[in-house]
Amino acid sequence: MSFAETFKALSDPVRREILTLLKTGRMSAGEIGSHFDMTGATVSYHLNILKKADLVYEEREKNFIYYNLNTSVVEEIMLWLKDLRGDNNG
Amino acid sequence: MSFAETFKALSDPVRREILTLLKTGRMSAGEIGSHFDMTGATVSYHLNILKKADLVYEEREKNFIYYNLNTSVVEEIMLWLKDLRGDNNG
DNA sequence: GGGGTATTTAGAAAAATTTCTAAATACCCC
DNA sequence: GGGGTATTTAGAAATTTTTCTAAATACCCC
Repeated sequence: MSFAETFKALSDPVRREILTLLKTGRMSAGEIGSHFDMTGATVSYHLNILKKADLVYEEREKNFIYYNLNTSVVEEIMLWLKDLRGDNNG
Repeated sequence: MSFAETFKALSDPVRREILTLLKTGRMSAGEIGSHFDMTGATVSYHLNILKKADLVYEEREKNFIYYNLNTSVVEEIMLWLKDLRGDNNG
């Protein structure tokens, strides 16, 4: 939701890797988990942080929960960074 | 230095505010500190994290240490984000 | 409904971060 | 050199984050 939450969410390497995984399309929680050497509970914890930060959203289907990248919040962060470096050009 | 370090550095609100302060130009450690309700030691801790992340660099003059924003690392972060959202357009 | 798979929640332990106080370093200028 | 200001370093306390295990929830399909 908040801007600060988004930056916090992006600060963890596991969460950034999750976002990278989602670049190519949605993925179930279990599938995401299989890319990491940690329990499903821990992956769920990270997904929840990404969700609260609005960096991902979920779609429930059958017995699965699929996670999707939400790029609109990524845009917001880019705007903040652009402003920081001086938004002339680019 | 590392990419992960930069994101971590950006994840703290105090440090983001420091960067915003530096947008208009360099500022001494003491001047930066006067904008916050915390001890100089704590401000120094945050400045050190920003420095390690290459987000700022320092210039020593007389009895002061001036901090400057380093925008080139900001660019790197923007590239990562651009790639994440799909770098078509923008 | 009941067994089964997928995922989350709760609670606790371990690890990392943020903050403070006190002391140390650095450099100025007389 | 010595007193003075600016800043950092060291070490400890408080807080937050990350992770795990165990249990709970959710939903499927026979």
